[in-house]
Order: sequence, then structure tokens, then C-alpha cells
Amino acid sequence: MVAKELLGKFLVRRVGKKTIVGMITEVEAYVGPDDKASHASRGKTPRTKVMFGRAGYWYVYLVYGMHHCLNIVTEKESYPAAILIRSVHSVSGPGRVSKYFHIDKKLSERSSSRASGLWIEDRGVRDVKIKSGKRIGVDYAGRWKHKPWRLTLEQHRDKKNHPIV
DNA sequence: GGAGTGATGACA
DNA sequence: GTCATCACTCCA
Repeated sequence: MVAKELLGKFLVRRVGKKTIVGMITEVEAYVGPDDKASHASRGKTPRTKVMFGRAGYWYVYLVYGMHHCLNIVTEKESYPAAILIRSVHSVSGPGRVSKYFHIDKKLSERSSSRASGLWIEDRGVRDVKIKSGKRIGVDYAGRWKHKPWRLTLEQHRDKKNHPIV
């Protein structure tokens, strides 16, 4: 799954002359039309249609009237799936990540690229140790709430081969 | 544990 | 048009 590949990658934001960077440390996968935890399980709607599109596009939405959540669309066209970026190194929680990177829903349906001002870079982090667990905040999702689709980066090695927690 | 907050989607 | 719900965060 693509979710694993995101851990240890860097999220890069360009806004004005400022660049904000952080390593992705926690993600959650929302996969397929039947995943009751996924917004896509209610079918294609104006908000979620981007999840049914091509991979590599941002899906950003507002929850609880105040927090934005950042997701990247994965999988093939017409098969809805996205990865929620829950944490970046030293920034915990999807709402706080969006605040830190100045992300709001204007970025939704943009592609992950320099042109959009928000993209992902591989900066050579390797030997990642990944832990999986249940997703957060999806108790309503019946049997889907048990899926171990939340992945956290436990440990990795930097460019000089030093372990980092 | 509980409030804040407003877009979204379902239904009429 | 109404209404309930919500992939969260903060404070007690």
C-alpha cells in the first residue's frame, strides 16, 4: 500500500517566500467504496469526487467547523482511496498539521506538485520501522473501524545512517 | 469529560 | 428549505 511509502517522506509547503518542511510520521488509509470509515463510502459527492480521480491529488476537508484535514488521493481512477496525513515530525494531529502548513480546502483537488505549493519529497530516509494500529475517530464505521490502517513511523535512519526515533 | 464550530450530505 | 453528523483540538 502507498501509505507505507509516505512515512519518512517530507511534506513541503511553499507559501509566498516561505518554505515549510516536515517529515511524515503518521498516516491513515481510507480505501475503496465499501470502507464505511471513508467519506467515499457514501458515493461520489462534490466534496469527495477528487477521491475517485487520479492519484497524487490533494483531498482537504473541514471537520468540526474548524479543522482541516490533509489527504492525498491514491489508487487507480474511479477506485476511491486516500491517505490522511495525521502527523509530521513534532506536529501531532491532522488538524495541527494543516494549521502548521497553512493548508485549507482551497488546496483540495490540486495536484501534489511544486506548482500547487504543496508536495512530497524523498530525502533519503531509510530503514523505516512501521507500526500499525486502528484508525482514530471512526467508531461509527462498524467492522471497518477495526482495520489496522493507521501507520506510524517508529524509527528510521538518517543520511548518515544514524538511527532516529 | 465536554464545548466549540460550520461545511456537508440526506431528506423534504 | 431543515437537520444531524463529523477522519479534531483544547481546556477542565
